[in-house]
Amino acid sequence: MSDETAPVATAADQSIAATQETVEAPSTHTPAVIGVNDVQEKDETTGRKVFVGNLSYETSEEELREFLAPAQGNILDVNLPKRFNNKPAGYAFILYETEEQANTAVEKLDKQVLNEREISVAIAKPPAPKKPRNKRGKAVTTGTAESGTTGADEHAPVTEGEGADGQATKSKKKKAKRPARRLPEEGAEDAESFIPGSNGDTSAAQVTDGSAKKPKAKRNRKPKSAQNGEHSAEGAHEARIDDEGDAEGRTPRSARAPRQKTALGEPSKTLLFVANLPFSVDDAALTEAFTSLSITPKSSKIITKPSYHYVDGKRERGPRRSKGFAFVEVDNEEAQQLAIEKLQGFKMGDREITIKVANERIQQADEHGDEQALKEEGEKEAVAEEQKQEA
DNA sequence: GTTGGCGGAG
Repeated sequence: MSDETAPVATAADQSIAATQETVEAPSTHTPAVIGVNDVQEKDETTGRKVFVGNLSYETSEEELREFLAPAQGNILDVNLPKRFNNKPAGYAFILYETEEQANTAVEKLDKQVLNEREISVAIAKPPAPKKPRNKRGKAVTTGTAESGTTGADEHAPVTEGEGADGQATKSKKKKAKRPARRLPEEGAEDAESFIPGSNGDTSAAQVTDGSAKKPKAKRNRKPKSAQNGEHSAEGAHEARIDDEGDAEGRTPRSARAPRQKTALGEPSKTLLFVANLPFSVDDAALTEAFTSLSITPKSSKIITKPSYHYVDGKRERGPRRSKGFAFVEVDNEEAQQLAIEKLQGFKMGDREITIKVANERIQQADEHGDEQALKEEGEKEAVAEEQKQEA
């Protein structure tokens, strides 16, 4: 659409492009600007992607493209993310063909005005490794390097000229929001009491008799150190000290079971993971989808979660709601493969389901161990009931 | 009101 607004590859442009091609020296800037520990590989598009912020909510893609036009880059993609409400997020990502073009855009367009707003244009940060959060919104330690080193900001040394004007800092009202509840200053050392070079086993032991230290730490559950051997192999590493966690007086995450990252087991030969289901689909409907294609599941299980609503300020449990995905068991590997072929993209309601080989469930823990684990989620009641119901 | 998505794992 809007061919007329397109950058129009004029002869001039092309020559420019050509020039760039030859001149293009991707190695110009040292790639190693990133923080030392920053393990993450940069995405292929990093450096060519431009973040455009402070957009008016009314700004359309078309307007945005016009705004970008003066910088003349070859835009491969424009993305205007939205928020939950479907409201524009107020920023955009522009993918340019080359870093050169991206840098040019930043130089020429940053701080320009669009729809009466001063737009900020910058090289987009590499996608933040988003920490999976559990239901209560607590960030879960994934063992990823995390943002920390991201501080190696401005990996994009602007081409040249006055580009390095470092106008980045615009006086914000707040200088910096202080970390909500980090360890108190002394806390740094305080933390060390947890740090026991190893996993906190020591701390657990000590606290047992040492008592006094942390009256608050009611329960120190012993870290069932990586019992889930399988997945510990891939991710868990060693436990790391995780601030925030103990700031609350609770067991530091470093001492908790590495259960978080959703440990996944081996690929199953009979189990299927089905996602993107409409929330309205239930077990029966899912089963039927399979049977309609001549595959008879041994079982179909939509994964659900409890829903809650509030009455008089009190939380009450409502019917369980689908989480939008399911596990379906079939007879054998053939059936499994067949199902994937036949049902991939199968339309249910208004969605096309995705289906793939499921990973074998990793057993939570031994004996009643998982009871403990669940308790951490603060959902044990719900789960308990669930079990009752389903028994 | 300033850094997404392509999800999700009982």
